[in-house]
Amino acid sequence: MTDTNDLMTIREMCDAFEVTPRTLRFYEAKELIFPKREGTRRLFTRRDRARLKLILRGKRFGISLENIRQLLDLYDHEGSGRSQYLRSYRLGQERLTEMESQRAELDEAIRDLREELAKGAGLFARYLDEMKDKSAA
Amino acid sequence: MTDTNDLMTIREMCDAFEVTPRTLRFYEAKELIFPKREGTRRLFTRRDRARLKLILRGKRFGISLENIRQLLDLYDHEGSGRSQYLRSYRLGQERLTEMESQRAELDEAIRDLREELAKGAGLFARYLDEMKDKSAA
DNA sequence: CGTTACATTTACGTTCACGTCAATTGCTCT
DNA sequence: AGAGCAATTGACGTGAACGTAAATGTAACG
Repeated sequence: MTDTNDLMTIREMCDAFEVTPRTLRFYEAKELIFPKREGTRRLFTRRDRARLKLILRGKRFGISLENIRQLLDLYDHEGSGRSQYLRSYRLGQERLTEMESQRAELDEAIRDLREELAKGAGLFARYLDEMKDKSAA
Repeated sequence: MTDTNDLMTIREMCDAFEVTPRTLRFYEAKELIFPKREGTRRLFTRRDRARLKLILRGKRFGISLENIRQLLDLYDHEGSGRSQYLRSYRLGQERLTEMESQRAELDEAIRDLREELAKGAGLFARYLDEMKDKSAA
């Protein structure tokens, strides 16, 4: 039903996600994604795209690929046993609290940075005043 | 006035920030911190501690040490010229918008993860019901 | 059917952020 | 003075996450 040309080539993937072919092959080798094959060529499915999106998101937060791999099992547990899923569920819970504390830290960092920039803006204002005085003289 | 034993040894620093001596020496080599010397030994100042705090915070968000080094100039521009400061000011602005968008992504990631965990909880509930049926049989 | 244009595999290279080990050096305690 | 213990420097090692080069395959085009 929702056909949208479900399969994408490696180049289409690279353009869509701004990664290199090497990266996609590397992720496949690490079992983070599982493209099908048309002969020797890779064909990436909707599932691969969903996983890749999560992978790149995780990377932005400094999560290692290995940890990301384990987290992916939470979102997408094709053919993984119940106990496997239970493990990844717990892991997901832990990761959630970590992310929440990271969010708190990020908020603090943003507040601090805003403050510093405000101070800096004050400095510039004074510099500009000095400049005006000079050009007026 | 605010004496609080301003200088700390490398061991005190390691204990306080949960890093290894190697890390502190590495950061010094990379010019992220500038401990004084008592003979050959390092003595870390209040300034070093402030910088180290920011360094570790930055690392949590996946910022590279080199980028962190440049950002530090914004918070602490000892003996750096005006144009240097202007550069780091702009850099700080850019970083702020990046952090804000990172925050948005993080919020989304947290929402998604919560949702997945909720789904998982539903699954477990059903499993538990099955277990109950079995033990009842 | 030859050449152009990608894709694949294999394997070695690279950068970052430290770890680890060895060889001093410098107190400090007895 | 000698023994012990922490700190320092220098050098090499390591794991993660790819980059890069070489050889090979294959699909399409004129």
